[in-house]
Amino acid sequence: MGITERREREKTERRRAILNCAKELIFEHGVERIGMEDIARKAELSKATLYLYFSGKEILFSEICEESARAFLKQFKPYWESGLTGISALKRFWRSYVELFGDSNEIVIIFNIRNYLKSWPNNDNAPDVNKQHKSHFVDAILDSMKTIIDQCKAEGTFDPDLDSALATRLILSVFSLILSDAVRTPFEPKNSEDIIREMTIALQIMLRGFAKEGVNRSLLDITNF
Amino acid sequence: MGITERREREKTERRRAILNCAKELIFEHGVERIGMEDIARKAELSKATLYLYFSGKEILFSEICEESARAFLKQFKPYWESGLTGISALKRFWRSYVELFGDSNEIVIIFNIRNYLKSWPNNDNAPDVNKQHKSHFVDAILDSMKTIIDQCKAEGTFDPDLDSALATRLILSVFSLILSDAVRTPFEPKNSEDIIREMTIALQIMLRGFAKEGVNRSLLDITNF
Amino acid sequence: MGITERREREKTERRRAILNCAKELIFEHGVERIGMEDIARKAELSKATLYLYFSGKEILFSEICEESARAFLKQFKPYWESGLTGISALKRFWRSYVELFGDSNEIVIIFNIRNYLKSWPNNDNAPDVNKQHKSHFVDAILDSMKTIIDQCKAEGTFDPDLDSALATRLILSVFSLILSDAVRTPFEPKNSEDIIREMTIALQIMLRGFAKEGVNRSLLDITNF
Amino acid sequence: MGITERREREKTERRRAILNCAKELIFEHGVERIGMEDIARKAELSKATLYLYFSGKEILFSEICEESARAFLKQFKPYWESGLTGISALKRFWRSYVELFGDSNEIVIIFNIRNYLKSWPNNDNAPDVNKQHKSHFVDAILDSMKTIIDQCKAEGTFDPDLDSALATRLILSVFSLILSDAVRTPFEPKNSEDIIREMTIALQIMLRGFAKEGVNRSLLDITNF
DNA sequence: TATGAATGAGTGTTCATTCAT
DNA sequence: AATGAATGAACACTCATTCAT
Repeated sequence: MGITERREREKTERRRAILNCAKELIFEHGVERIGMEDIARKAELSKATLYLYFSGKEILFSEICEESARAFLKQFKPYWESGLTGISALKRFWRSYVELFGDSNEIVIIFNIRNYLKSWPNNDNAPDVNKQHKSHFVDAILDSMKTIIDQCKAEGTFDPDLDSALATRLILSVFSLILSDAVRTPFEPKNSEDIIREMTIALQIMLRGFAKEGVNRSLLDITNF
Repeated sequence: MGITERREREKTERRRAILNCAKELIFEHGVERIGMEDIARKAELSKATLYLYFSGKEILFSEICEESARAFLKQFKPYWESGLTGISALKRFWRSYVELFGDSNEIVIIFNIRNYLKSWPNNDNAPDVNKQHKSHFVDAILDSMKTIIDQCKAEGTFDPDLDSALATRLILSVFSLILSDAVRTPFEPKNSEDIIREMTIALQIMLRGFAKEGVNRSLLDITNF
Repeated sequence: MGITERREREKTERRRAILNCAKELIFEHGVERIGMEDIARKAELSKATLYLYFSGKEILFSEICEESARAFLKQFKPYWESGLTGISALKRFWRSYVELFGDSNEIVIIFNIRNYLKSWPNNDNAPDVNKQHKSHFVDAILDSMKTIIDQCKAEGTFDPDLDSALATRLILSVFSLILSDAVRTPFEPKNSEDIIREMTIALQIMLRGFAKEGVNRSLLDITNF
Repeated sequence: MGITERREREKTERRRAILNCAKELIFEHGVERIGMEDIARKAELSKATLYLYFSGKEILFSEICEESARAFLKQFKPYWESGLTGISALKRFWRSYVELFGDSNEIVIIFNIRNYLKSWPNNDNAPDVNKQHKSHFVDAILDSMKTIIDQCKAEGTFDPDLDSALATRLILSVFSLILSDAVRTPFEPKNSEDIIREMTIALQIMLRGFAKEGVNRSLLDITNF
């Protein structure tokens, strides 16, 4: 009986191992430059074996995003739903983010992939499932963020004229480029600590920009949980 | 004697023609999706001829960035050097930006390319010149921006603790993603007017975030030249 | 001025050379077993070059069929339209066939490919052009055949109850298998003379089977032009 | 002791089950389109298990042909050996054929496979057994047919100049293509009744073609047992 | 006996770049 | 100066077959 379980576990582990190899490669060389061949070699598997675990390159990559997004949501959701104020939720959001990704390069990779996948041609004849699933969880994170921003507006912390959707995208874009820049200079790869520090500063700046005129800055301090 | 000059002029014109074709294609389909073949066809030249004018795809693309950056600097530099305050320079910077790119899709293309080129493999055996030249003028713009931000800090408009380099990159990143997003949705392509509007809002938010505590927001208003 | 012509001619010759290489390979090993790689090697070209002349494997293959079918129609059509009786047309049809393919392995290959292409998955998202063009000329030959059979029925040579469409397919199938069998035994490859002889006998038998009861066999003799 | 027998029986049953699954798939999608994977899935077995029962894809497929051929011979042989005239034997042959395959899709599949297998590379280093066994029983059917045709010739029903081997192949080819055509159009799959009807007509035509000049057509009527 | 997992050897196709003319 | 023609190296993906358990 234990056999099936072990099998199951091993399979999951392999999946994870493959994903990890892919992540490392992505972090080292960038998404655009790695192929199934490379991942296979790194994972010490044959290309064909990869296809036993992931039905295609796109799936493999998006799985990485999903995985992390899932982990993030799992960590963040409970707090969020417990009746926090907008700004507290935002802090909690950031805290979850830091706790989860602060000491790994995960987040670098996620954004890398996300941008990469977006640039792909739309397989119009691909199964619809793909399109729906494409970034279900990643988008959920963005949705959370937008909801929080709306709440901040409602509570008078943020400028009521602020366009929440735009604001969300701004944060995303800032993080995205910080990460991209970090990855793009392979000679002196910034460690995640540095990245997180930059992100924190950036987010802090954005929040000040979002804030309603007159709101005290200490209220917006995301480093003060 | 006039012959050599005419030759020279014709050569320059061809270069421009090619660059323009490339730009149009990039705007229509995105950098990742167009190849030398496409550019050649559009320019009504052979692929081989392209290589007479540009030593490679990378050079061709980066040339587009350079060209625009050059134009921008040319327009902006005079004002900047004439003793403006930091915040005025910033407004002037933005004004130049809008005047130059506000009614064309130039800027979309530039950022598109910039992101694209960054993702390229580093040809370690390529002549060093390439690396240095890679984005000489684009970087000059960023340098200007950074200097202005420094000035704003010095003049007490911006938070003295602000990291100018980071701030510059933030602005760049925000613009970059606004543009990327705009391009990525080819079905309902935003026109440059919309893009500029979003950028203005975003920049405004950033500036508020950059500002020293207590600085009056009206001072930061970039729409009020 | 002659240059463009020469170029044009050379290009056509290359196309032909490639097609011929493909044909030889198909004759020697069968359609299913040869790939673009093989054709390229035989033609002493790179795989990529093949794609300069043919946009894909399917196109390359169907081109072979079309080419022959075109040649056949060109040879046969004039006679056919000049008011022959059905049975004379049939003889003429056969004569054209023999004259054109009697001393080459062309026809073996055509049927080989035809069957092969039929077995391909239908690219439902392929450009519609493909579907229409797929076997325009080959089908024209079959149409001719069917029309002739109809005429023979009308003229009282063939059994009025004969299903012309079925009859056409029967002839096709007989030819097809004679050819397939010929190819499938690579150890003692029958030469085209033998093939044609078998085909003649087979066609003769079919015609007798098609004939209206009582029609004199000498009338049906296709060897007697 | 009974255990070994049961084992044996179960093994045979499994073999049968696998063959049946393969048949269904072949009928639905065509030989070229199905792989070991598909058969395994349908049989609710693992791919590896298939190899316990059949040493390879080729063997599995040819086994299907053999099985049916065996069944046919079993049904037909007794009649044939009981001193029928050639033409009666031919009718009996056809009757057996219809009785056995007339209400199933068996025969479609057999010819499908047969054509498919013929197109395979000759494994020159494969054990010779393979080559010999390849279509032992199917060939036995063809031999029967040839013998009958010879008898018809001897009895004056068929043209004495008729090449029996060729005639046999003709019949085969006609059946083969009727079946192929039937399978190739998966949208409106002809049922076996239609197929048998077409085959009957075709065979009737062939027989007329085979007949000695002057033989009365009613004698050749295969629908009149 | 049965199988999950693995793979080698392919498939067709693309594209930036080069070179003879 | 211009180009048609050619290509190498890469790409994602497939499948019959094997083997440890």
